[in-house]
Amino acid sequence: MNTSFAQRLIHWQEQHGRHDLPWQNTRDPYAVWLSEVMLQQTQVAAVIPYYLRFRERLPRLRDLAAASTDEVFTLWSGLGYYARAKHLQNAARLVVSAHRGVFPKDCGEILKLPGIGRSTAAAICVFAFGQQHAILDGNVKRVLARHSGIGGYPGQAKVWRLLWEKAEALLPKRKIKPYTQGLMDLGATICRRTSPRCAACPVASDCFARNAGKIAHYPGTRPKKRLPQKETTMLILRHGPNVLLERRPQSGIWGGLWSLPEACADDDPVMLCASRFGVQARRLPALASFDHAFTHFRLRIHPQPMQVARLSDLPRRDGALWVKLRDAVDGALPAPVRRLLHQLP
DNA sequence: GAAGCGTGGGT
DNA sequence: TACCCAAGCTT
Repeated sequence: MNTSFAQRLIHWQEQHGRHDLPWQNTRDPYAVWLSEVMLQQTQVAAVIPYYLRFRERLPRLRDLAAASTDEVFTLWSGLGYYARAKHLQNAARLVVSAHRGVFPKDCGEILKLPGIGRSTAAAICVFAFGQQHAILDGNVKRVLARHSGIGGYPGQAKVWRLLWEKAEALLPKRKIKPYTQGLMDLGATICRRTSPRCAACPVASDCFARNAGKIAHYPGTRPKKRLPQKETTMLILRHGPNVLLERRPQSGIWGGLWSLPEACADDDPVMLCASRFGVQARRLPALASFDHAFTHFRLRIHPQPMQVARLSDLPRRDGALWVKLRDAVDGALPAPVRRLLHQLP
């Protein structure tokens, strides 16, 4: 007779799980919260350097609340899903104003904070406070879908509800931290999306998908969609060591970040520089176009360098700024814009 | 319920 | 190459 799912998982985690990630071995809710938000839709390896830099620069919740939006965006630049950074800081300011700077312990209160949903709230409650709550991230969905034989795409409400029910039902009464960490570790290192290592899995003996020989059928895959193709020209206005950056609108892609001015295919770059920024510019040889893929569309970027003749009329447009190229690449830029600026002489 | 929101790694 | 999707949440 097998011991329980939870017991086997806990034992495996203690022997083979991850114990030295930068946000482990702490009960500081700020550290746990920051890591959980960074890890939303983002893999561990990508998060680690961002997390370390963020903690170094803004070590406490009050530092985050007091920081400028630009500094937070700069620390987040390259990590993606930038609304996370905005919500994170808004939540920090809320904790300061409404909770005297003390991160709430009640899961219902945590859930009210911006950028924190059901699974993130539960993870904070587990790792910071040792409370009994179920999480359901991509790893857990995959593990439970296979082990319990829950078919269908987890994005479907019915499948999602079944997975949550299973996650709640399997919770152990003790050792909630290694159990929760074990679910994620198992999903990340053993019960992988492709080529799972079932021989090393502590719960393989009663895994429905494995015993049915249908591992690849679980979890169900996302319905396919055609990605829209978009196009933009990015103007690289240069004057001496300076380049012109524009702040993007708060909503939409790259919301709140600094980026290059954009033009449509039928805009004349020279005219646009004059009308939008009040500068005389001439076209330099175009750089090679390249593609940037988002989750929901594909963007073809045409970089167009422009030589600005005089700075006599600096752009006084709101949200436009001359920055030294050397400094610009350290700012709050979208990843492809940073790469592009890095390549400039 | 569905769409919007980044980036990089794996295959 | 092209496609999948990862420690999801908000609107």
